[in-house]
Amino acid sequence: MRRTRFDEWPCPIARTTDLIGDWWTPLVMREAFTGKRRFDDIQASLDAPRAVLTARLKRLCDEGMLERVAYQDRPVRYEYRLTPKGLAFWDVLAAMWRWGSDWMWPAGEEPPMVLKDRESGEVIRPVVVDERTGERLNLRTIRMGRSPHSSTPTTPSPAPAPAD
Amino acid sequence: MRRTRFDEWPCPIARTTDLIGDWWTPLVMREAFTGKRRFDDIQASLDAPRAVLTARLKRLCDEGMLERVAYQDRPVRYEYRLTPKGLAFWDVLAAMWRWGSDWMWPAGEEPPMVLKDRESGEVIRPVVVDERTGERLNLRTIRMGRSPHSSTPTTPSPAPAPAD
DNA sequence: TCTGCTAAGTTCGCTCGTTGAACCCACTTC
DNA sequence: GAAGTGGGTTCAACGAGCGAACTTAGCAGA
Repeated sequence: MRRTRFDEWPCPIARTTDLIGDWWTPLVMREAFTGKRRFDDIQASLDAPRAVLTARLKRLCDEGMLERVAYQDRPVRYEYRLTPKGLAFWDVLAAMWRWGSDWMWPAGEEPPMVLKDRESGEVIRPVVVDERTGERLNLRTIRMGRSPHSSTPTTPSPAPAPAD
Repeated sequence: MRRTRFDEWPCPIARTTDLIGDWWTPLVMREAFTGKRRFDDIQASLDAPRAVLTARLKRLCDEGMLERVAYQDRPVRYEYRLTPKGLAFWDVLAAMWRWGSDWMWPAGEEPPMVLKDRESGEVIRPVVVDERTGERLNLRTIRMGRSPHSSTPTTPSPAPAPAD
């Protein structure tokens, strides 16, 4: 009776949920983006249980979001580096940042942290737009549908039985 | 020894993680966006355990993302409707959709689902941009920093002891 | 009246995942 | 030779997720 897995479901949200539904995982990625690369640094700054952090880093490596690289021998020590897939994940964190900033503080309070441009000092507010038009997504007309290229018979939810 | 809570941490990513780190929650929101409002519809289309779904819907209502509304009396039956906060959450799902589409299928395969405009039929590809410039976020210069307006002494991680 | 159906849950016993604390090991430095 | 460092592993306790069965209030048909 383990936790239901979503990582083979035909929906991109489901597969992403499977990843970030692991407790601590988005925060581990956040630390990676702030430049932390070493086990003890990440562990100390999050105060996460060491065993959990080990499991999360392993999963993120298996997924190809981080890479475990030896930065010295004798004794061998490893650090974790963002791969292109990991770097691309910043967009998801940015959307979470924006929504969290807008909605997760009680009225009258503001989040004590912002995103800034290091050079100009400007506050950066991420938004999600349609790549083609540059406009915000229109919830009234957007729809989730079958890809024109895919012929896989599919519903958004339970995975079709995995190939045997 | 319950799961470490992030919902009082001073970081927007942490608070959002606390919410969507609950297994099934983003998928419940996805169903809400496809127009599903009733317990049994959501349950059937996700095939989620009923007890878990009850807990998730309760949390989402407590957070103000869904609203539980009676749609008939005798017998009284409830449905769940997206609130403005819930509607705004679409941006997070869209970012997950895009990243999942780009990175969670093996090379050569493509996700069987896409986002489309209902009217034009165009495929929609969400991107995260800087609201001010309309350009994609530049990872090399972006920084997480203290808000200019906030004087709360703060690190991104462990919450300051909650006010007593 | 009796049976069955519907919608929206609740209950229960079973596992699995998370937690905190302690321990481990290969080196290096004092 | 004692202590420190970095990157883990081990363990018991407990909470969360699982599937299946049960509940409750009303309606509909025989």
